[in-house]
Amino acid sequence: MHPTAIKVACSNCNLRELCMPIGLSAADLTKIEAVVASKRHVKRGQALYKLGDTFTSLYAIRTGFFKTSLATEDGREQVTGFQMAGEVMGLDGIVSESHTCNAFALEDSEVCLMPFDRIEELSREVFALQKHIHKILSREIVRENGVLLLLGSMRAEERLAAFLLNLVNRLHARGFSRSDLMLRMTREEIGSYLGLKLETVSRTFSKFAEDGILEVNQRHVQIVNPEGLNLIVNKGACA
Amino acid sequence: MHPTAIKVACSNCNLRELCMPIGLSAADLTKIEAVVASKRHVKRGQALYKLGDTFTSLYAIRTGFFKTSLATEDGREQVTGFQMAGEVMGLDGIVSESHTCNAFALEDSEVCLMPFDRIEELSREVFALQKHIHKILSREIVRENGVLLLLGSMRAEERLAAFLLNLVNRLHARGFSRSDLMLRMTREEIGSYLGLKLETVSRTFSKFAEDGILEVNQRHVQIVNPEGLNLIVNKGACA
DNA sequence: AGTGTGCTTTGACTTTAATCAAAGAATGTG
DNA sequence: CACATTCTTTGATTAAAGTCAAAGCACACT
Repeated sequence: MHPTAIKVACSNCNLRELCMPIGLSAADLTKIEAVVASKRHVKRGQALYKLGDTFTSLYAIRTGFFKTSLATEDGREQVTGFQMAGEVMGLDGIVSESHTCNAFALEDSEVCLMPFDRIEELSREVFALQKHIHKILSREIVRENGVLLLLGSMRAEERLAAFLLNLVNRLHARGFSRSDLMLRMTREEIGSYLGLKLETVSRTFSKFAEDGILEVNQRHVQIVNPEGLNLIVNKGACA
Repeated sequence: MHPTAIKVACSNCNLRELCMPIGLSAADLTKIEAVVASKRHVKRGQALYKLGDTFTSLYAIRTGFFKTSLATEDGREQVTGFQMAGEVMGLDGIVSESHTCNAFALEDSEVCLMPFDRIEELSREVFALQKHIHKILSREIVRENGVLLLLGSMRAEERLAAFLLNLVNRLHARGFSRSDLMLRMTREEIGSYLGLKLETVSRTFSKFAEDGILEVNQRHVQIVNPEGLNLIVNKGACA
């Protein structure tokens, strides 16, 4: 199950602010480090966990990129999210003690294991950790609310524009460019996430390129006119 | 803010299994009762909370029916869920300490107030409560995953069928009929939730009625052929 | 009981995105 | 390097849901 479980040190991890509470005492941080004791490598295309797997642990992404997905009874896939460094995965497993979606690495990745029973134990003691867990869970609820809004009320162009802005904002928070973007997922995966077919995603990319909003070379996307993207999201497709 | 805050007693509430941990000791139950000390009435059409309101409390629905919704910048509404007795509302507010959606009563309702700081305090002490809070949060994430699947990959008939089955199942768990259903929301609200226009919802109801799957009289819906609904959800619209 | 309002249904037509199909990159493999 | 595979783009056509419009119901209010 954990082919490579390696020691971890949150205290010198540059993602600490993203996946850990801020302003911890040194003593508390040491306690948390004891819980987040190991990490695991996941190769591109491999599953971190799959629907039905027993839930034991949350995962903080240290490096890499993931998608989560579920499937209808008749085999259609629905991508429910894309996750990057500093984000926490596995929250879906808490309620039933088994995972209710799949998590696949879209590039070679590394995650920190946070065994959930230990987390619960420690969060009774370290208030900041308790609060942090609650916020992570609530944040995921709010994130999904946003996706519902996107899927329920936006047209194709708005969806893709919102998706790109969201992605680039999250990357920017991690020190990457605000305009230059290497997609880790296929057009089909984007389409699944956005409730569109891959052809529609491709056409919409082409349209944005024609309109001078993007430059698109396969998975390399440059945002030439970010304000244009914003306008598309906020006021419907009046580009 | 709380026009009618009335004493509550979980110990003799018949919804206890729905909104409280099971198998509590009498002592723990007394402690929880002290936290869930009051309730509040919300009239039909009134907001329980609105986007931007300070988050202080979770709400357990005692009687009644709610919708939660958010709005795009250009004024479109997106209904993100319908909530009924025994369900817990307000989870969206934890992360930013202010609510990120609106909650409106669709009929005269009564909610139990669960001040969140007191809940956090007590859940450090009562393990079952801690676990329960985690599960409630995770359950909401899983629920929203299901809605993403619905919005992202189903056609109109599948969406409405899945919606009706979900609603009737939840009502059945509360002792109501498995086949007879009084809708508390308009066609427009259903449409918003399902990512469809109200006309499409209405037409789909009519189609189901023609096909002998439902009997529809305004908001009174009878499920004549539940297996038919199941087939529509699971195998696409091959009615 | 009568009237007004909001909700629902249905029809005709338009728009949007899906589908089907084929060709063109990019990537990895023997 | 040639080949297979996978992914992407683009075009032509179809299907699905949206839009606009009008009429019918049901309920609340006076």
